[in-house]
Amino acid sequence: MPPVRIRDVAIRAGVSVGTVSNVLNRPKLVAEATRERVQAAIIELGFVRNESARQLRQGRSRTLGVVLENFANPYFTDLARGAEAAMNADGFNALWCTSDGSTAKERRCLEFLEEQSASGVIITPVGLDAERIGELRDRGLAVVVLDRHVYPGTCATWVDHVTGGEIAVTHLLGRRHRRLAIVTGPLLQEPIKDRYHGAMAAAERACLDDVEVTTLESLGMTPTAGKEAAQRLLNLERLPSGVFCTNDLAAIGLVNELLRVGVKVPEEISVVGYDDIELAATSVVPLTTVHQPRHELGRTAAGLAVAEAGAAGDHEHRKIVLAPSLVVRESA
Amino acid sequence: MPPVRIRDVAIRAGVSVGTVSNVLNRPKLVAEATRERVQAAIIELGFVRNESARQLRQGRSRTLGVVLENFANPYFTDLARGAEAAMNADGFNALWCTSDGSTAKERRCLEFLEEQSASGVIITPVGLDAERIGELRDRGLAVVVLDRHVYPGTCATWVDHVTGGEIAVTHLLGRRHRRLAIVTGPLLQEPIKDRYHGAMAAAERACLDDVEVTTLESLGMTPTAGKEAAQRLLNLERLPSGVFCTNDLAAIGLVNELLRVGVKVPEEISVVGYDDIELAATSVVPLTTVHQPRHELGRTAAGLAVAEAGAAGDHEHRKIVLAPSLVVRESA
DNA sequence: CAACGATCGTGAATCGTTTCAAGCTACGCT
DNA sequence: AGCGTAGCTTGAAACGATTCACGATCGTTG
Repeated sequence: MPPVRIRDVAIRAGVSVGTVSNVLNRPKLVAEATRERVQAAIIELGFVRNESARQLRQGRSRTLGVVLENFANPYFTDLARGAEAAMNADGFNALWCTSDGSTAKERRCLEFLEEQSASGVIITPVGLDAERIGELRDRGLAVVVLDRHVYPGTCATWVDHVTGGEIAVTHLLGRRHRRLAIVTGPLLQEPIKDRYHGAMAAAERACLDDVEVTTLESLGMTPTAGKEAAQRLLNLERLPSGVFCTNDLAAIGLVNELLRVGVKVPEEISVVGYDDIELAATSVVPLTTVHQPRHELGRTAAGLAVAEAGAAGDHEHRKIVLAPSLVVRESA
Repeated sequence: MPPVRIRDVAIRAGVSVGTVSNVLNRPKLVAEATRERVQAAIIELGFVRNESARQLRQGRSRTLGVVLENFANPYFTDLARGAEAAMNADGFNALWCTSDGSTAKERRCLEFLEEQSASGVIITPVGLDAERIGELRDRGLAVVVLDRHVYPGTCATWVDHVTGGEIAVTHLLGRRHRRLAIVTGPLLQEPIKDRYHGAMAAAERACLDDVEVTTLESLGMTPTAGKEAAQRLLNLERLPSGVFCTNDLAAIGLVNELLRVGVKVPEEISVVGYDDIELAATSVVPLTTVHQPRHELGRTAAGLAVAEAGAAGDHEHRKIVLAPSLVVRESA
């Protein structure tokens, strides 16, 4: 069965190809009777637009690429939903790509999106420099940077992680904790670095001379990494009384390991996480954590991308910063 | 800056368009000197293929759609990685779509994939009937059904969940548990139903007259659902001694809630989960669970899709069943 | 030296849609 | 009747890559 083309629909409805195309794209131009006849033919024949041809003619697609490090982080899900809903509302479709934190794979993703003539790309950059961003823009791709803020002259949206870190440590200090540990993920990542700096800033700003901070940098942001961090904590000369862990999955792994060896949370150690993933609410000791507006982040990014993609040269780049908030549960 | 087309490359390299296309697609036909000249021009000008034009001419794309219920289940990640790696190895790219368990959204995804002239689709069907599958195939899409086995005449791959359920309950019985509870997710879903039936079959087959099984059907497969299930268990007249929970996230929520109210796991209740997600290994009481070969499942599905997409009419549909296995940790 | 292959390269036709200038009707107005 | 206009419809020219029948060139061989 050969595919149904616009021409087949036109013949069936007794009109010209141009008219069918108008029904599809500018229905107002077509008389009601004709429009109905064409629509009937479309349904009858099961016509489906050939996007390749459409894109070729129009020069670009109604498609936005989203390049993220990976799909594993629960962080991703809400973000995806928010972004997709916003895009669909504006008639765009999402192409999901993962860079796996690899510069090479990131490059391949972007090339793929260029080949597909995507209208834009929302990206959490790994090895992307300003020059390449300019190149992408020259080729007609709107670029929105997600959760990073070091790219000038580019639309971007991120959560204010410095404040997030401050909130967490301020909460611990407010609960009279003085011996603190900060368990971070890889400090190379901007959001992690910001959370860390925010946390340190809060500790210093408190002007309490008896505050003591230990920093543990772990390599991953997984429960396993948290478990290892717990073991390192237990090996310290004196156990800290309050821990800020820059990531919920790790915080959960950490709390679980502490409980396993018999250290009571929050009685002996209080723990504050970061992200507010679903699991945080349902872990053995429900986790006090810093909430990120993930859904909104996705929606905002999509909005920026759509705006830039639709703009005609006169586009002004915008940065939108979202605020984190503390969710107090039982762990601290 | 206007986009660079094949023609620009041709002019720069002093050859015809046809030759550039040959360099791109059948490099063997081109003399080495010419080929190098063309390749230099491609790099120099930063040429990127326009896939729309290519697809239009070729009639189909090197693209495979994957339609899943959602990205939230940790199950998804490994599967995605396995599938993507296998596709890329064969020169295909993945288009990720989510149906959110909604028939309408599933329909939209499939329409999107048709419009993109995808070569095939790997799908965990929600409201898809055999007729629509036939229609998709008529339109040149290879169809591979994932994790469902009720579609005749279609390539499919799934994990043998009946055996999975049996393994779990057999393990509990082997540890002398006689008062069992089975906590399932929504029984409408085929894999859940299979796990349940496998579990019941194992209980009956044991021919032990003192075995007693309580079934709790919960609506979700989340930690929250598990927490609720725990509360229902605690309300029973007599607490079961062994629980099989058909999903790890729920099992974790369940264990956490039990621990929270002071019920010891595994001393007072043993729990077996299903999925073997990363969290299972790092929860407070590391979870004994049934492992699914997710990565392999993705790889297999992609392999089937590639095979069918590449076949010229003489394709024979295949079903590939993968085996689950028990991972014994501490919870049972 | 002519004929013949083998090896490369060429350029026009093609894919299915959108777009737009131009044509056609019917109707209202003077 | 003549003219203008608004409302619809038409048909052909793009978009950029691939494909394929056909030339061109060169070396080899009888």
